[in-house]
Amino acid sequence: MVGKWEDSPAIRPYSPVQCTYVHPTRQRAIPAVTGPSEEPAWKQRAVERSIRTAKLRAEQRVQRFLDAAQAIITEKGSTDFTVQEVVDRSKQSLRSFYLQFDGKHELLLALFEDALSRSADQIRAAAAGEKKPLDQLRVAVELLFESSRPDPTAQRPLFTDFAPQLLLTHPAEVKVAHAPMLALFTELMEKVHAEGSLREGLNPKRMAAMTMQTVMFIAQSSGGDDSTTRPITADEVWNFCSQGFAAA
Amino acid sequence: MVGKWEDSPAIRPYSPVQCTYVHPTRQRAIPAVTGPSEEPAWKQRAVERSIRTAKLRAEQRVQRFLDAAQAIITEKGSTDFTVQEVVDRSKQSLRSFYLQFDGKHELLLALFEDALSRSADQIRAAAAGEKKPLDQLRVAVELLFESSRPDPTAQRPLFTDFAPQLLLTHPAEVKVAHAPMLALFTELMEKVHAEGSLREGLNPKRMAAMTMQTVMFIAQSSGGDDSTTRPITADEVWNFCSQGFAAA
DNA sequence: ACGAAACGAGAATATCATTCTCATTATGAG
DNA sequence: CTCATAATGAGAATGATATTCTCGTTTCGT
Repeated sequence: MVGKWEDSPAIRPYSPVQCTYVHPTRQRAIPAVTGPSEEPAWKQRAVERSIRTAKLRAEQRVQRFLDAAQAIITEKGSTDFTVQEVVDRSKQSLRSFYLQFDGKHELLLALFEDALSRSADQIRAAAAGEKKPLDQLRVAVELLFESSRPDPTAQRPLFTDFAPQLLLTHPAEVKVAHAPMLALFTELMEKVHAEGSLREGLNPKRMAAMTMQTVMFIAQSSGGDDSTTRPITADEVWNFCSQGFAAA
Repeated sequence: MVGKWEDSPAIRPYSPVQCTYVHPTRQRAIPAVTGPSEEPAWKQRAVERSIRTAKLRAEQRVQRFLDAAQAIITEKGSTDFTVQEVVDRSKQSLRSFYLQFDGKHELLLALFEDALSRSADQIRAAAAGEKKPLDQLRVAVELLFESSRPDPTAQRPLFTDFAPQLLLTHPAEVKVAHAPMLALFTELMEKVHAEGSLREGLNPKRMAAMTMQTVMFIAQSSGGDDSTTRPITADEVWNFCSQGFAAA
């Protein structure tokens, strides 16, 4: 977990204006490409310096909110916290919160996107341990499955819990959040395709999308299983996705 | 953050103990199986007559709420209505609402369960038009897929939209609501199994569950597709479920 | 050091679900 | 038919939260 204390040195740029989360690796320098005819360069530089520090501070504050939320979630093992809790925990103010985030949903999206992105990285790393593309994909499916189930005990679960909420209210953003994981599955699926292990006439991108969604959603609903039936396993899901149910 | 709707006295005509909605048409006569040794028969009969009419009225009122909710949902094409809207629309009172239902979630479950149950019937009927078990299953998958997508135009959509919400708060009840559809898929899958069209060593029940969930969930998330990629089709889903992506 | 922008505290709003109060009405026994 | 009682309706009250607003205070850049 990334839980830190008040002065988290971690720097994560968020663009407060457009409410759009910007992934660290995608961070650009600064706008700066204003028409050179308009303003003298020195003024631009001055403004830029001003803005840079302001931005830094803003980033720190955003990070404090994220860390606080993260901490609360892992602490109470549930994703239903109130904005007030996060504000208190981060020792900031409501006003600040709403200056940084467009609303609670954006905080959730940020956490979700971050978690998914990290998971994608971890899974990619783990998959790299396998030689054959099909095995890489299998490992990815199994890991995604494990980290997608509503895990009461797990350390760093994907926050697939609140994805459903967001899916209703902000489907487009959720899709964006899924992007890194989808990218990973597309990579892997394309390698499978390249070595000819993909069934004839199938589009790797589309298979990647279906596989990912199947894995995530089945993990989720198989979690809260009552005792009557033993829950679905990662193995079964892999089998299902890769081979379907029909006999040859 | 206090336990909002935990336990309540079970005096409600609907969902008394287990919060399980009982569809009007499926309703049984009356309990009445009290030991005949206790009370004289005439008294029992009198009480029963009393109760029967009361029950009838209650059922009508419940149905009015359900109809109102249904109307509102199809009208505004969205599933987020307020209880007040339903109450106003049905020309009844809040008090009545909370006498009939344990809360909003129960209304949602009732609608959901009903919709799913009807759909299951329709799909079963449609599937019966096919001869080969595998074709029956294919038809079922395609129809379920179509009726599960967040359809803005459809007449009688499955309200799979609010399933996610409920999945978080009342997973057990959602599972109950899924039961009729799952039963259908299990039937069909077992026929497929019987004729030997199921892959070696697979459990038809588990395949049915995975297939159903895959179809429903993929339908849902493929719906809100942005224009960049053409949405997934029923055909693709059938292909995916039945054959997976791996080459032979 | 000064003025402007940023910030914090927390009161004020707004939206809903859920409960509660009270007056009215329908029911059914006698 | 009449009365006591239980059911019902209208709608105010409550409670939990998210979101916005107000107003001093702090901080920053110059």
